[in-house]
Amino acid sequence: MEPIPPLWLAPPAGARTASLKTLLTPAHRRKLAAIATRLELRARMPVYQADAQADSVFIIGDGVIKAVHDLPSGRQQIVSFWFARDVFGLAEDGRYVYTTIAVTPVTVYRLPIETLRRVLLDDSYLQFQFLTKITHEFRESQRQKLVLIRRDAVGRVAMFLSMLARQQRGAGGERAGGIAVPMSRSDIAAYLGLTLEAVSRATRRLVGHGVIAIPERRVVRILDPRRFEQLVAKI
Amino acid sequence: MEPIPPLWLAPPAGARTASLKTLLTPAHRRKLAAIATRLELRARMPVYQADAQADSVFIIGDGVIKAVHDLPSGRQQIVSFWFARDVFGLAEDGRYVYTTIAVTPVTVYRLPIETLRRVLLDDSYLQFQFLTKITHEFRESQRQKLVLIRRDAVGRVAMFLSMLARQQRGAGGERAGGIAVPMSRSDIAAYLGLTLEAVSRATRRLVGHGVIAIPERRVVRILDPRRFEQLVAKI
DNA sequence: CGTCATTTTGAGGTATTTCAACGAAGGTGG
DNA sequence: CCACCTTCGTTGAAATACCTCAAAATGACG
Repeated sequence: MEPIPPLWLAPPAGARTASLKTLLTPAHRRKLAAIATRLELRARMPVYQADAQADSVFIIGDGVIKAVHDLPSGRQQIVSFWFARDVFGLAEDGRYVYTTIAVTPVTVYRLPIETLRRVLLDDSYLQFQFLTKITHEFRESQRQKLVLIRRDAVGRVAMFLSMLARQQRGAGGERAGGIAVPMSRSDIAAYLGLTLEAVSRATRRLVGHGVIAIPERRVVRILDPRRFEQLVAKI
Repeated sequence: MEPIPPLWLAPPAGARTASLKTLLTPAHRRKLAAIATRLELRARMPVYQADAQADSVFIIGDGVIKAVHDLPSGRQQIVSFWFARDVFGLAEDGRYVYTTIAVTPVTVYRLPIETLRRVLLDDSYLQFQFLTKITHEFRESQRQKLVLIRRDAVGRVAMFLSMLARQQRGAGGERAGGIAVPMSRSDIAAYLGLTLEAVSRATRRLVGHGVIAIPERRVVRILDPRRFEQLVAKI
């Protein structure tokens, strides 16, 4: 509908590892852009609710989004964080599975599911890019399970930071300042299956041991990559 | 190459929920069969090793397979169990990510990755079925994260059993005898991020409270579905 | 500068891990 | 067919780590 700037899978500015298979041609990008609607959401705004009729798939242009699973007790677990260029909103039996909420201000592109289906069926190469992307996210989900299997809070937090670092490396955002941590402690806790306090203590312990530093709010810098990697791999 | 019986996504005999979108036409099945090689593996045999050159994708005809992540300490975590009709062996940068081992005797179909790619690019509908399948597995992986977020051993084990039940329901194997649990306690432990002892104790507690029974080795029957579901959903 | 949200710190309770030992089941070879 | 052995499963007791409850400190924002 409207002209859309660098859409999904466009080479991120300054990306180190521009894996060819994740690049779309300009023609393909135009094709997706043509069926997409851009949405701007402020932090804390929901994109859709769990169990709602699923009529669209979304691609993140910029920002961070969380998928939330509500428990009967009112507590909520975070199933996943999605970042720029991630696809989310894949439905199950025509309904969304998790409630999805903006963590930071975000730009998302909304693709009507039926239109997308037609476009993908019509363009086998574009569909293959899509398949590749979903496969990536699938693998990432598998990797995240390894984080959750760990029992120790310090290890989980270290792996979480490592995950963020890799995500930002892949997106070309190898920020000199350190790793951006856009989410709150309690979001991290809800994601790692720990309490907020446990996350805080684990973080503090990492700082205390000189493994990381927190130069500013929501930024982490690895001071001792060697020990940090040990913590990530350990056990 | 060789004629292959009911291949991937064929309607499982007696399936209750034969969701249309997961069904392949006979023509499509033949297409996949034509490029597949059948392998028979005994329990404990590896399918491939982590980091090995990835030249094939696999589809399980029958049996159970586990994907294993080896830790420096020699311990190993189980990232995933794969069942009949599941696809596995999706590579990252041309290499397999996890070591994959048969849990039971299995039949797997091996599809050379390049050939598969050609076939999928050539047949947009077949590729869409494939995309749908991977999306399913992706979602299942997300759901498994919810199991791992839980802290209590009893809850994790209950959710694990619930997962097995759903898997078998989907595969049309609503066995009157109960839920088949093809893997050992230590496999379950390595999957749930618990110790073998904790899994044993949790199971025993479920039996002790009359929630489940173990009529025979590797079979679990739900005695009290109400309380069982409470345990699964709880917290 | 006051208020609210976030983060940190403290102390006790509880669950799982660890370490150790025993019992049961299945497979192999004589 | 039985003995032997390996794997699997169960149970016990102490140590550890996280959770819970509580409160203070820090940072963001009007």
